Amino acid sequence: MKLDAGATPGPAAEAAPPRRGAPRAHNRHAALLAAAARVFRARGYGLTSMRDIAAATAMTAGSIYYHYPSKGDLLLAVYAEGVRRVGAAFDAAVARPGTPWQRLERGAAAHLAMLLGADPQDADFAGVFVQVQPHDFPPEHVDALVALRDSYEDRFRRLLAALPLARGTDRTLLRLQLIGALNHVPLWYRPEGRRGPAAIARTMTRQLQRGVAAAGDRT
Amino acid sequence: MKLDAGATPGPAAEAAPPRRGAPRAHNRHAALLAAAARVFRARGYGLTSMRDIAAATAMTAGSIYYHYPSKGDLLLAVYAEGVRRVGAAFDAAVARPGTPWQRLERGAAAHLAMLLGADPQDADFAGVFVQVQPHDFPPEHVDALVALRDSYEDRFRRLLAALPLARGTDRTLLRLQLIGALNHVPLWYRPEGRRGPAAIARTMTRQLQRGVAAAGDRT
Amino acid sequence: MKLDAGATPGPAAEAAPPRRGAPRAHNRHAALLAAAARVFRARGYGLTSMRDIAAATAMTAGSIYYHYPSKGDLLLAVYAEGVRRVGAAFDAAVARPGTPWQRLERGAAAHLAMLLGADPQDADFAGVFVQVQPHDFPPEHVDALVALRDSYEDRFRRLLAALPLARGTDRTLLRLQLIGALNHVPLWYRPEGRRGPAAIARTMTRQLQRGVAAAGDRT
Amino acid sequence: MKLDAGATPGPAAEAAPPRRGAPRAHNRHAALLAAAARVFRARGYGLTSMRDIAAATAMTAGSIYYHYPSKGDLLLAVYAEGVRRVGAAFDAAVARPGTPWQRLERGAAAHLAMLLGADPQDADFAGVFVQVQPHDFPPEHVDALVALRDSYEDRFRRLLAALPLARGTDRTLLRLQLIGALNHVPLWYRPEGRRGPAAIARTMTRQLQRGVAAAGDRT
DNA sequence: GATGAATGAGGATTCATTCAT
DNA sequence: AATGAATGAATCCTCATTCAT
Repeated sequence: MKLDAGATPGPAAEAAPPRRGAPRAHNRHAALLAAAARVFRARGYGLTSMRDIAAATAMTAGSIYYHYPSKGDLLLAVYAEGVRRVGAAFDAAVARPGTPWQRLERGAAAHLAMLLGADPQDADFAGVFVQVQPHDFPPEHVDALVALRDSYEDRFRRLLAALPLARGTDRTLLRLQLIGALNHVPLWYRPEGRRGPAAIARTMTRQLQRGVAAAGDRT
Repeated sequence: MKLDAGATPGPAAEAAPPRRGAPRAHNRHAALLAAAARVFRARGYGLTSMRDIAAATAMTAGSIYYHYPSKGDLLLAVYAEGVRRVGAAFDAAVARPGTPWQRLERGAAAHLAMLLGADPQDADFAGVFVQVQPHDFPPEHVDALVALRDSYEDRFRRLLAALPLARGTDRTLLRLQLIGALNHVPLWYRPEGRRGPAAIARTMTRQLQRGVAAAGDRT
Repeated sequence: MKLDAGATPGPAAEAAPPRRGAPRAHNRHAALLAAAARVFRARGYGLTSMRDIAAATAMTAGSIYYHYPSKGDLLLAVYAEGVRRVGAAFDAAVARPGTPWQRLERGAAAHLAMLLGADPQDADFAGVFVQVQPHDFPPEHVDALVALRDSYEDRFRRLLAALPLARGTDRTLLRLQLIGALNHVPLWYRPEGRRGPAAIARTMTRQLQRGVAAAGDRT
Repeated sequence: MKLDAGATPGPAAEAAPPRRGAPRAHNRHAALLAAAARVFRARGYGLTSMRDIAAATAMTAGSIYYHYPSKGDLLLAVYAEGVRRVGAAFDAAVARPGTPWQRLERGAAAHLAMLLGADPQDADFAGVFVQVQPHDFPPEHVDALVALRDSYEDRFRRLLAALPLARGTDRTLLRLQLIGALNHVPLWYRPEGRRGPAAIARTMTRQLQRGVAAAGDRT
């Protein structure tokens, strides 16, 4: 179920334990980002202190400022990496040919796989991206963060544009309905549950596609 | 724990300006609760300081503690009042006879009407109830808050139990999909938009009911 | 072992439950003083809040100010009542004829009996008098409180003046040594212990009187 | 919990002004502890605010928390250092050979010398140790503080065990009588007075040893 | 006599941030 | 690159006190 999106090259990918002795430098940077993602997701942005993050990387709070000029910038970086990862996973899933509905279902599955999936680091970055609400956006980065979020949701917009829909269907509303339902999943999802991310995504898209009314029911 | 904060006459009663000189005292209490709701919704629980709330009632921060023993208790009271109000609106909407799907649609409409509706105070209380996430729950009140949330969502559970559904439909998932989509609305809703709360609720439930696929589409 | 000092007439003596229905007024005053004594002794002056005291009399914090203009004045009143009670007990014990050493022993016993004795109210007032240290004296009452304390300790001074002592004995030091030892008792006294207040007082004075060296010991 | 605060070179070392530019950092820690001792003794634990302490070290209140996690921990550290210093002085005084009574007298003298002696820093630490009463102990540290106090008083217990005493003498009571009298001294001691710490200690122990009754007096 | 409500100063503590080393 | 130490503003909360009723 785990998408290999995390294998894509990038700063965070290098957070794996250092192999050779020499150039560890970049790892610290990546490890810091990953730690921030982890703690932000676990405690929420507002309740996370720089010391919390520092503790999660065996660093000192002051040291973080060598890498990022402020807590808000750290959030921005984590958020951006979240969008990058989830976006890449989404793109990969949607790239393979299929009907528009099939591709939407695969996109939704990729989205959920990142949020709930086996790779904890992906889940951290995705979780921050999905759970940190505009409330908490630091004022100086609201625009950037909103733009990032929009850039991701555009993928849904484009995919929905291709959907063959009954006349009069509000595609915008449909998109927001789907995204709302998907991003709500981490709030109730239990890994031991009957359905995994893919099954949830499939059910949700199909429910929207075919409706759930009983065959003959016309109430 | 002051869960009975909602025992005051009713939503409109608190908003009314004090008439006679005698019992103004109780109004302060209600005004405080309303101010807390307003600020909690606007800034989020974590970022709201007691001084913010105090300023919103023309009180001093210390005075709040005469009415509520802690910030967490204040949240609990606001949250409870939110559940009470939204719950009452939901119940009223659902009480009138109709098919299960009609009643669900009316319930969803009532839910959205509270969140986005004309009465700003309702929107404040409902907004806190819907937007404050478990992350921010003060530890000593997690249980109470979760119980409150569950008590509200049970209404959906009961309504969905009555729905005539295709065999194999996962009612739990359907409920969560609907709630997720509904609670997401305040994040994108614009009052100037084409559709109001009722229209959004109708579209969302109908989309789930009949599906949105084009008539002849069989992909 | 309980001295009947508490039976002496005075404001605090009326703190007993109201018998007849009519004039309860003074009782509240006395009950307030007793409650203050109780809480001051239990928590210490500094850590006691006006609300604590109020709660102990089923009063409101604000109401206390009808009786006493400030927390410091309350302390002063309690302290004075403590001195009055312990002083009266001391005087009564010392009044009966006997050798100077016998009278000193009886005085010390009375002192301890008040501090540790059966009457909890006496113990409260005496405890405040003995345990509240100059540190905590509210600036505006230092003088009064010190004077009260001195007025009590004068009794010891007078009694010691009558003692037949070896030439060169420092009576001041002897007094302070005895008082220090006596006032230290509440810090370690356990009611279940082998010796009661009277036995402790007797041992302490006799130890000072005869010395405790073994008979033939001349080291 | 920083009980090892006393691991710094020794009493005199902290008081010395910083010489070279290099390791001044550790001095701040010691200076903070000393300042806390000073203020705690002067104002009492309860009435001392973190700002008071900060002002006494030319630090800000917040900075203290870099060194100690709470006011209570600061008290604990000061108290422990007090016990360490007085304990060391006591041990040194008692170590030299002599009769049990001589050693007790020297111990008592050392005790008083620390409390009243020339070194103001010793007097601060010792004063806190001796004057802060269980009332004020922060709940989370009561056990530790009581254990510290007991560990010191054990020295008296051991010394008293060696005393040749008349049959039936209560050694426990004797110990408490002596400690009570000694710890009471700071409350009345005036440096200008006739007797210094050593003389007071000598008189007090001798008075207990030989008794103070006039030679022929047999009342 | 007593209370409910409010105040404002001050308390301990947290935290993003800075900076010399 | 990183750290230890420090800062100062802000946070939640407490409390003696006031006062209209």
